[in-house]
Amino acid sequence: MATPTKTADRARPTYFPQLAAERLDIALCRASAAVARAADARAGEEGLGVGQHLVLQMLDAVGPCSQQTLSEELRIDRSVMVSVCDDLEQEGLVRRERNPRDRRSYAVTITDAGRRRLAQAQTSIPAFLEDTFQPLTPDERDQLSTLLGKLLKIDT
Amino acid sequence: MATPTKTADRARPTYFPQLAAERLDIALCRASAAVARAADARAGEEGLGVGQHLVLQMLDAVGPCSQQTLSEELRIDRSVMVSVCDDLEQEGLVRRERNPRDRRSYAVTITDAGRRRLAQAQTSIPAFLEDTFQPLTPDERDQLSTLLGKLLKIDT
DNA sequence: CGCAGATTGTTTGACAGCAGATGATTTGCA
DNA sequence: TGCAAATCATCTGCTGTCAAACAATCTGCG
Repeated sequence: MATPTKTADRARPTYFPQLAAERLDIALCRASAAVARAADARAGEEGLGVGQHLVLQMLDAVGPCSQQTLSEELRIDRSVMVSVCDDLEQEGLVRRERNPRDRRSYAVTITDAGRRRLAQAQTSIPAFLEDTFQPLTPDERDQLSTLLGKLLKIDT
Repeated sequence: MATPTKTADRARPTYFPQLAAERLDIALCRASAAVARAADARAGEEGLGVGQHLVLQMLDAVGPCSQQTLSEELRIDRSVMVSVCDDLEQEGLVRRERNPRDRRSYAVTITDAGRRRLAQAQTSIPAFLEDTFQPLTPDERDQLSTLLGKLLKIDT
C-alpha cells in the first residue's frame, strides 16, 4: 500500500489485518490479555485477587488442602502460592495449620469470614463474564468453552 | 471421591473440574499460556523472538514504520519495542534511520538480510501451528478464529 | 515569531512469574 | 534401625512486562 499522506507514518489505519486473522496463537494471546486485564481490574476493585479468589473457591469446594495441592490443581506456581496464602491468612480468610500426619505441609482451611467473602465475590462474577464476553452469544460462548477444553487436554 | 490412602492429601485425582468448565476467562488464560509457551520455545530454537518476528513481518508487509506505529499495530509496549528493535538492528535485520520530516521518530526499515531471515522463519510457522493446535480439527480452528475475532472487536 | 502542550523514543523503578537452592520432614529400602 | 532420596514450604535471583518520568522535537495558537 502506498502512503497517500505526506508524512510517511501518520494517517494509515492499516491495522495490520494479517495477524489476528492468520495466526491463531496471536489472536488467542491478545484475547487472553484483554480478558486477564479485565479480571485484574475487577479483582482490584473488589480487593480480592484472582488467585486468592480461586484458592477460596477450591478450599470451599474440596475442603482443607496443602499448598502443594492448591498449586497443582489451580496451576499457580508454588512459590507464588506462598504469598497468596500469606495475604489470605493475614485477612483472616484462611487458617494455616500444620498437617499432623505430615508436618512438612500445611492444612490450609477456609474460615467463616473466608466463606462470607467468597460468597460476596461470587456474586460479581456473572456480571463480569457477561460484560467481558458480551460480543459473543451464549451459544458462541459454549462453543468457545468446548474448543478451549479440547485444546487444554494436552496442557502440560 | 473418597481418599483411599492414608494421608489426607495424597492420591486425590480431583482435578477441580469447576474452573476450566465454568469460567471461560480462566480457560482462555490457560490456553493462551500454553500456546505462548510453545511459541516462545519455538522462537528460542529459531533464535528470532516472537516480537522480532512480528516486527519483521509488518515491516515487510507495509514498509518503513516508526516504532510508535509498530507498537500500536502489534500491541507491543513501546518501551519493549525499543529492545526488540535494538536486537534486530544489532543483527542487521533492520535499519533505524531518522525520519527527516519528524526527527523525533525513526523510520525502521527491513534489510535484505531481514527479509531472508523472515522468509526462513515463516516456513516453520505452519508446522508450529499444526503441532500446537493439533487437538482441534481444521473446522474447529476456523471456529476458534472466528470467535476470537468477535471477542477482539472490543479490544482496548 | 514565541511559547504551551502533545508526541517519540528512551530510561528507570516496581512487580509478577518462574527456576533453582535450602531447611525441615517424611518415605523407601537395605 | 539407619540412611539416602523424595517432598513441602520457603527464599533468592533472574527475566519480561508495564507505568511513570524524561529529553528532544513537533504542532497549534496567540
